[in-house]
Amino acid sequence: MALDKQRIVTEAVALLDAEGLDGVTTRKLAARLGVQSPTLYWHIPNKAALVTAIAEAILEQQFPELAAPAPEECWQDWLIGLAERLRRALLAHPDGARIISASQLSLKMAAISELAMSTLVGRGIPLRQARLVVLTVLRFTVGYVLEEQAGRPDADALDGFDMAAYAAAYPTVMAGVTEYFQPGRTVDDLFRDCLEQIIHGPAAQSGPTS
Amino acid sequence: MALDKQRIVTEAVALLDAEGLDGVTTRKLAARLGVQSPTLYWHIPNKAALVTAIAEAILEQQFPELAAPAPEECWQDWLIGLAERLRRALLAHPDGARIISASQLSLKMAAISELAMSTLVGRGIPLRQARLVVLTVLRFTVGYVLEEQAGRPDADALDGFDMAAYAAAYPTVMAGVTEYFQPGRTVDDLFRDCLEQIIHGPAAQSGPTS
DNA sequence: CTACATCTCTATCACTGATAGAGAACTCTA
DNA sequence: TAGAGTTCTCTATCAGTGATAGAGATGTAG
Repeated sequence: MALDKQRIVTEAVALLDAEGLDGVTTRKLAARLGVQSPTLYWHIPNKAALVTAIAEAILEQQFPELAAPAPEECWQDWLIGLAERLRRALLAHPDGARIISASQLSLKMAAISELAMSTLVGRGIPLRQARLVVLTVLRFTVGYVLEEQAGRPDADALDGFDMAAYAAAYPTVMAGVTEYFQPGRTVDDLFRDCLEQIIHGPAAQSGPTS
Repeated sequence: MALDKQRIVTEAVALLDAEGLDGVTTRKLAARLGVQSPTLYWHIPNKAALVTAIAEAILEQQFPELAAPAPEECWQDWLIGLAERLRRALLAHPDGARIISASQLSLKMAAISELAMSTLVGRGIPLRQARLVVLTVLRFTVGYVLEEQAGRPDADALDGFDMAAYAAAYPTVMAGVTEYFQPGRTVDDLFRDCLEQIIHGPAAQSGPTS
């Protein structure tokens, strides 16, 4: 089978899924493709470009088409759905958020921004505010998933860690976490609640009466 | 001068400032300290721990003390100020946001969360909502600065880049950018406007009447 | 059959984080 | 002061990384 950029990127994503971003090395990738590592450099200028291509592939997978909302759908719900799909795209692969943020100049990301902003403008939102809300939502989403995917601390970092002391030092944080995750509440709900905070503002709060 | 963790971290930050995160290697750092690189491993378990320590130092520098707001200050303004200080801390060093997001288990970050949440709760905000707004603001800030600091694409990535085509493909994005940066408007204003979006909600929009 | 373009190879570079284990240097006792 | 033990730094080395130079294979057009 001929080796081309498409096949390289596809295999790179598979390698990413198997070993994470740090496992994506030119040698391992070449081995999977039945090739020697320098061969890759005929098709790809450097590793940064490979990572960018992986990012693009990940987004493409979750956003094969970009659809504007149905006329009867309010833009707020649609935008929340868009952000949730972006989050799902990032969560679908290890280090997804790291990859997106390391990639330079993603066209797909620009296309998502464009669609979101033009949709909001089309609904009568002033351009300036459309830009603010879209920028906020997208950067928040990346920041959110980045932390969500952050590797749990390794043993070395934890050897001197005292859970009880932590809980004592940060009681409100702990209380907030345990309060939130009552039975039935998931991290997906938490993300959605944050999004509603951004889009609807602090006034409208859904969820169980408390 | 004796070599200890404190001095290593201080010098690591200086090296970071000079060469960026990718320039922070054990050898270069050791050379600056007048020592051979394996010596560092007596004081530090591995490089991840070093990065975490750098993150802590960067935050400590901008948040030597954590102060609750004055009684007459409204929590919204105070929280915005807190996020702006966090952003300044990250912007103060190259790759600051990358370092924070790569660091595992930052105590200072936890302390900031704790202060913010307890402050809001003290002002009568329900615990659940305090958690949402603080989480949203902090993760947004990291995501924002991360993109802000993302290295501009290198020459390789740009060789096939057509600015005019980009502008044509993403007209609303381009219009939003040029509309926003009227004379006198800076990236700091943009960040602040996004924060107000999160904290005050879409209703209250400051800025020039448009 | 030849010449050219396309693609892959071997060999090698400079550099990275990390470990093993020898050896200084300092400190605390007897 | 002598020696033992701890604390710290050294040399030597490892496996692995992204990347390049340049030889060689492969296919294709004239």
